[in-house]
Amino acid sequence: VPRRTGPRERIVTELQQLDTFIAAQALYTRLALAGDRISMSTVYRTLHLLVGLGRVDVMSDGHGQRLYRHRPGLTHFHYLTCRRCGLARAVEASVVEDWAEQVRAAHGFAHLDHKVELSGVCGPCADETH
Amino acid sequence: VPRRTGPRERIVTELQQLDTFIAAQALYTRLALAGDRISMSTVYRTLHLLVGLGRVDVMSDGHGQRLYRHRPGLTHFHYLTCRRCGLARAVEASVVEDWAEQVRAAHGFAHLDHKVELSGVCGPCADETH
DNA sequence: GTATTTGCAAAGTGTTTGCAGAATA
DNA sequence: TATTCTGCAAACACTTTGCAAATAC
Repeated sequence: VPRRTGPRERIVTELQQLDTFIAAQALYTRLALAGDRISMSTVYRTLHLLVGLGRVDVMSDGHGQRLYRHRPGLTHFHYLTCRRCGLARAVEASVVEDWAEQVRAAHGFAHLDHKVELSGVCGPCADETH
Repeated sequence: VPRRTGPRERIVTELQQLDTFIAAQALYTRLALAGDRISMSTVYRTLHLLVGLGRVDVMSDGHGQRLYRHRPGLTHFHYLTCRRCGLARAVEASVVEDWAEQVRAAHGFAHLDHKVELSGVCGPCADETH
């Protein structure tokens, strides 16, 4: 049974205030700037815990770093992220889920899992380019 | 202009013989076992080069390690991989490409890029579980 | 002959772990 | 009080880099 502690509460709160994915290190820095002296170990351990509990989603940034984000709801999500500002919107993806199931059946696979990531440049960020 | 060298040829050949994603380290080991004493640096540098040339696809294994695979054709691919044996089949995904375009338009994003990964247990591997 | 590539060893990243003291239930 | 959590520093795993010798063109 996980305990309710100061560091954990602050980490969760900080994550919930973001609508972006964030690296463990960046999260650590934000907390530090906010005056919370929480160690990297605790940040990593807490993120692990939250991922395990399904309260946080992870994605890899393609350069060996993992990014975390508070999960906006109770189920599995897919995100559309802005490469410029980091904004990450959860998107409806039943089309993909259905397609995945068909592919699974067609190839005789079992226990299918899927991952979908969309990234681009959001409207506001695109406008800033003049 | 990239040069045609022994180490590079052997790396490409080895990758082409696999229908799975493989880690740089594992590739290095395979080459060593085959009698090719190619340094880790060269393996990494060559993989980078090939990715840049679009001849190799990369994915992250979710634990901070990158996996590489010879790209079976000229364009962008999506794979269905077996978590048990590593087999990675390229799959048709126009449904997903279309869906991605719709999501892009609906959210006012530009320059959309997407990544789709399917993983499961292939037929043969599932049969082995009794 | 010139520019590129290689191997080596060292340095860099991001993440995990052992342990003793602090905190929670 | 019994267990879980924290911070610290050291350990890790994977990847990148500087440099001099080797190689391709």
